[in-house]
Amino acid sequence: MISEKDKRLCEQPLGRAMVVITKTYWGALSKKLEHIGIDRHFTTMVAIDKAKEKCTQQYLSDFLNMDKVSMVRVLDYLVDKGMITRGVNPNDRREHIIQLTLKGNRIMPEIHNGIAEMNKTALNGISKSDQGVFKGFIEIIIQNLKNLPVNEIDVKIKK
Amino acid sequence: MISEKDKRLCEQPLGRAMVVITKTYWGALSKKLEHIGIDRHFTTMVAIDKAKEKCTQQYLSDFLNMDKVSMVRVLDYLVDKGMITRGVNPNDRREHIIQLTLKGNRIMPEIHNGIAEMNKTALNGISKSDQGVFKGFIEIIIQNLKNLPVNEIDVKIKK
DNA sequence: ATTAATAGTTTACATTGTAAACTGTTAATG
DNA sequence: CATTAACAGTTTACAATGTAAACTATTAAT
Repeated sequence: MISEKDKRLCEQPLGRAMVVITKTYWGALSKKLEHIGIDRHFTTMVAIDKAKEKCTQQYLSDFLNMDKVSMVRVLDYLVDKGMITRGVNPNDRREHIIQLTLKGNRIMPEIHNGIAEMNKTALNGISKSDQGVFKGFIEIIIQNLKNLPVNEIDVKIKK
Repeated sequence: MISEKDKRLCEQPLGRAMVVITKTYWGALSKKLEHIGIDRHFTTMVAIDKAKEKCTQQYLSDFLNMDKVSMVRVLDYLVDKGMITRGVNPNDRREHIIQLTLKGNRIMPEIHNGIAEMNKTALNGISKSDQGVFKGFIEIIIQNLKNLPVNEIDVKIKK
């Protein structure tokens, strides 16, 4: 069932397996959702949909760990596809408030379903309680990596 | 310990957590190994170093799931940095055999150590036996995602 | 009133993935 | 043996993405 190549993969850097999962996951989700009118930036759509606070570009950048330049491009794409609007906040005219359009709202169930199905597919064969264990591991790993002194080194080296 | 943002992250698509881990992992490894003369393509170096079979570009592309154009660029980079040589195979002059140079060989221990340390850091706080469990989950997920009919869809849609 | 900080945009550049056309070499076919 | 197909690798072109710097417009701080 598991190929020799996949076995070797598991002997490689942890990050390699993550790359493989990441690319396959998003590639498959993109295919699955192609018909709804966008083929990427689903998490941005979810973030906008689920945003409790005032949804500015800054908020989205922070929430999604994305630099603001990329954020501008992502939102340009979503505006172009007719999924969101960018409105100036009258209370602070520097800010742009991002909101889903009707069209954007209409596809959200499909996005949520697509993601839920992808997660289900990916975790197929792992019991519910083991899935909880797995998510716990993921949380720990993210914390461990966040605590690395990457930024300090960044400042010191500065290319 | 775990921020609100990180908690929300875990409620998002599985792929999102993977993206975060992937980017952080490779960013940190790149920093850690910056002094050895290259700042990426460590897995390619490992693949060349560990290759049991005749190490052609085709072999590496297959092994690392990388298209051959990108492979050319990666190897251009590594040749430029003096880490590998590209030699024509006299038995089949179409093939190029990739080998580590002395310099390339000399940095391999640092790469292996760096990867081992990164893995250790990432998995810090997870017991050895749980690490085995975690790797098992990863294997299952990779298998589950590989079995998705992405390619069939690919053929049907073909943009 | 002036200066600093903030939100967002634009430009420029490097990296990476993908598709198509290409060269050179080997294998398969009649 | 000659022609054709298959293969390994390269080049070109283009789109997506990340990052840095300079920029506009607006608000906050002094």
